[in-house]
Amino acid sequence: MNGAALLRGTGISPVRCESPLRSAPMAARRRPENDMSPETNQPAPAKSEKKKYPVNLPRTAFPMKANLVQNEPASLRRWDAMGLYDRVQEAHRGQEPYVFHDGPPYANGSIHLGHLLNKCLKDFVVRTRLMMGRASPYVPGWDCHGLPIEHKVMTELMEAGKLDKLSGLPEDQRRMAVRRECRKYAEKYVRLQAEQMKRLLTLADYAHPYLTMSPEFEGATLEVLASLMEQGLVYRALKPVHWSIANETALAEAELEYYDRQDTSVYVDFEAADAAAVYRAFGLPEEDAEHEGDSARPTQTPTFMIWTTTPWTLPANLAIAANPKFAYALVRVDGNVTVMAADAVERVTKLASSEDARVLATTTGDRLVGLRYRHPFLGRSALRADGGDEESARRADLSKIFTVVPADYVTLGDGTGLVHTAPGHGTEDYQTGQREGLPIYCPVRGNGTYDDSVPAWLRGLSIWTANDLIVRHLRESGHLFFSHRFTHSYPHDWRGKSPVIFRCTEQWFVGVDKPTARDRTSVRDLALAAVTAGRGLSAPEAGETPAPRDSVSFVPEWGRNRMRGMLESRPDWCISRQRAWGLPIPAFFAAGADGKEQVYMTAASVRAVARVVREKGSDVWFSAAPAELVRDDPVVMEELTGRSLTVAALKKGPDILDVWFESGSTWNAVIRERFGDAALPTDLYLEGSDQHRGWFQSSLLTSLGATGRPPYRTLLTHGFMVDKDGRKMSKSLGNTVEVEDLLKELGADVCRWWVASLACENDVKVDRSYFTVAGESYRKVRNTLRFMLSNLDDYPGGPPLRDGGVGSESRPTQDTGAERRATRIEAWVLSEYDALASAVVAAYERFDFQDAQKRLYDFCNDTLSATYLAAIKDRLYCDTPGSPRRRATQAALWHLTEGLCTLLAPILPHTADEAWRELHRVPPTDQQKSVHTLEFVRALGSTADPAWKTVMDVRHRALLAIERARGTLGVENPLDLGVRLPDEGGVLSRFDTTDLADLLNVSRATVDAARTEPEAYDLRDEPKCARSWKRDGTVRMWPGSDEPLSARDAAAMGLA
RNA sequence: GGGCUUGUAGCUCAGCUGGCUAGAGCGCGCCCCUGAUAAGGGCGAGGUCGGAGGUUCGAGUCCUCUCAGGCCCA
Repeated sequence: MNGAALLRGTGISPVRCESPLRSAPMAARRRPENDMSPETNQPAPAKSEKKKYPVNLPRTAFPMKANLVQNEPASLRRWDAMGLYDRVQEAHRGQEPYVFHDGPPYANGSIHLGHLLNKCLKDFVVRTRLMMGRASPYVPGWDCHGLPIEHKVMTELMEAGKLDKLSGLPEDQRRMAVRRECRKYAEKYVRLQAEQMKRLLTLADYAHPYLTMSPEFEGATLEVLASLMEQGLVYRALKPVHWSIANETALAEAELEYYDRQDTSVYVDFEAADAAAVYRAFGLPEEDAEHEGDSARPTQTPTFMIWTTTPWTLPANLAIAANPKFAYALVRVDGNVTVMAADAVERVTKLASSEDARVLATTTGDRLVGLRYRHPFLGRSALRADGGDEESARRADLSKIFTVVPADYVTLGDGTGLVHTAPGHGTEDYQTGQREGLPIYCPVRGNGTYDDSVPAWLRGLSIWTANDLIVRHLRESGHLFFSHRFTHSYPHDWRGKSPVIFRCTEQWFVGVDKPTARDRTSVRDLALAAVTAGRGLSAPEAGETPAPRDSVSFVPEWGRNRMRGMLESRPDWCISRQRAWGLPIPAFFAAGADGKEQVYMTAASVRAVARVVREKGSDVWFSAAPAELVRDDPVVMEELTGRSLTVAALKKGPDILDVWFESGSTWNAVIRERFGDAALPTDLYLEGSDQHRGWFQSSLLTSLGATGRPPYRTLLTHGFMVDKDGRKMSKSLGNTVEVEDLLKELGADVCRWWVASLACENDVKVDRSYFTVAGESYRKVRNTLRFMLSNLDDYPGGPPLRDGGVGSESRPTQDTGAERRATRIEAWVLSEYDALASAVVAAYERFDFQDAQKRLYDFCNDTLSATYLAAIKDRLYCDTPGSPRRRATQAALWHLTEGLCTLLAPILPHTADEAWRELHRVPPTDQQKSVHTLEFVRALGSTADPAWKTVMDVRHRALLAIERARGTLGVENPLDLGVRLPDEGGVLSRFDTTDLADLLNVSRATVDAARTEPEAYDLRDEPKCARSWKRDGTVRMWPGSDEPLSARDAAAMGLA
């Protein structure tokens, strides 16, 4: 005999005893933990005196206390054991797909409130689509590469004193060692986070997640890169980065530490190339050169005064930036005539202790734009065309060199309002240079010395040495207005603590304005078109024409503007990084026939390397020789020959890919790899609103570039977590709430219930107390379910017939007409369910979980608990157990319970399943049955009399009358009252007065056509039924009764 | 500083294209029930809609400015 049979033999059999004399016919069933009924199988003698007339008390094994913290893990194990995710996917195979795509969180740290919100919403989406009858996968993923992990690992290595040992290794080996540590770190947090996310009861393919560091993923990412190369979008160009001279390496912002440093601040006069033009810009008359009146033009050549704290960058100066909106002054000071911002004159001349500074004229910055100047020690010819990279050389507009250019970042806080601009040595300078078409000129080499493009007296010198030299040179040549030593905060290399500089290095870019080979349209234009077209509802109403195939819809709609704004202004995408922990950019370098180093990276070579990476992982880039990496790929061989290169001569490039490129390739590496081309574009990406610039955009750009189509149809965004006062949450402010604590104290269903209650399209206020409130409303729903289950305890097993809950067994008489049935209270509540179900499913459809949750809660709280369940208590407790009316009520309860379980299931996976299994009396040994394999119960198919609306309206007024009567008549218990109701609209008389009385929790209701308002009256003169406590006019003594009973109760007791 | 965005009862939120004595739930207060009981029910008191100005016969709902937040940039 197996365990299940044993259990069955001990009382789990669904046999029902329907003797009206036994108030607890299911006493033989499972012993509930906390039995709601005082009755037991063996009548307790002591109690039997008190309970002469027992009623059908509710009982259930479904406990009031959820004990989620203990019980949810058990549900998880059960779902795991039955392979719920796979089973559900299998069950929906063949249905219309709804492809949701999970964006990868970073594999670092524990999950926080942001993850809670994000993952629960995603789970809601997938579960609701499944239960709507769609095939909806959920492949969870993690972003594994990147600086934060590498930085953390490096710090740990440094603290452990292992870094120096690593530094001694050859570069490839050093990187391999670092990468090994990084991988271990990422794996650890993937495991941790996956457990935490499962604990949130999210239903996803945790057995097969995607990891951006897995070989297949890496290979598929490189294939995206290859596709972009095919389209001609990838190029190499110079870009300034933080550069550590000591380590000859680029540094990220996170690797900088700021220390005070003493430098020389210089104010330098740059001589105007065309004095007349300057004076014209200041509106000075041309003719009066001889008398220098206030409005007269000086005879000498004016200068532009710039300010810098890094004199060593002056050899790279290519322009002066002015703010077009500012006022600029022509100033006579210390015998010179110079230009600076009007608001800077006093400060600057005072600083230099100048006497007799006089403003000759003022003008606005926009009039200075385009004026030329002479560099203090460089001729324009000194700038060779190859001073920059190929890309910027192609774009360069040499006529802009040594001119005044506009820039709105120019401020008046420091300096002169005229900003020395060296595109090779600063981010803003670089951007200005890009915009103005200046070359990106960087005469400083990796070791911090000047190359040969500078004047002879600077060549080969360290920039730190050159600082003083340049100041002296300027002073001697008369260009220096003023200089002084000062101390400021300056970025240093976090490891060597040496000062860093901004220096241009060669980087890889994806050009957003380059025409694609496919159709000559740039990625930017494609993106703008995708984001602009097909504006409209994200969840089209029935009958509405669907949006064009490749347009993206936004939820909420304003995401469209936000995205468009960012796309319009975004610069080319720099996809290379100088780090170890990432996917190598498979570029090869080699000296060509002419001895010049060339870069070799083509679509074919990237694809060749991708094949190897797919097999062996990206570590192979560091461990294998170039020959192994390209494996004699015929196209590669041909290309090499064409360039007079040999495989043997190839050297591997050191850069890795921007992690955004990897996560931006998930549409290919995850969706297309697993589900094929047909799954693209996916239906939905769902992330925080910060991803408009992050993943949403990187995915869009790679997908449009590689395939010409966007990777998603809809973008759903949610806001951020802020504290109860609307401030951002941070550990340092101490206003955070830990997800782990919430799960430990409240359980996942309460957290999910809270998430579902949020208006999360904007910021979400969080406070520990809100979870307590959510817990309370959860309990309300739970208790409602429990009450219904407890009144189904003696209900004959198996789902009742779907006959609107008023099947044959429930009909009081055989000739009950449809109209009569439509006035039944069951008809009302079932049609309320239908309205609820369609509203809830519609809310789910448009991702409005808040609306769904609110409706579900209100239904439980108001429609059921306060109205319907309160009204039917009397018949459930006091009617003969197997009587038609009671069974009809139970049939309705059964359907309501099952329907509610399906509607609640996406939000409360544990509780809904627990209740559903209780409803179906699934024994604990049956691990297979679960509400999560079902679809929504969308309608119970009941038609209610439209006059129910009037009934409920009258009910509300009657309750007010009852409340008044309790005061005026001194009646405390409503059962001591009767109510006379108006025959409102002539419809109330259609209704059963017992139903009406029950809906008011009074003993008796009558409909009086003469009345206009409800009136309550005292019934205390009439006898009270000892069993039902009602005074319904039929109460009297019966043969065999010791106390008065109503006719119904007497019958139920077998006395009438 | 720029783009997008939020600000309605103590709390969380509804209020569509301008027209209501501004709604709901929770909480709170009073009361009932004690056969949903570490439950259930009834009634009630709380906002003039972040602030200022404007358009309009009429504005929480449109416009301008302003204050306080959030995300992303600079």
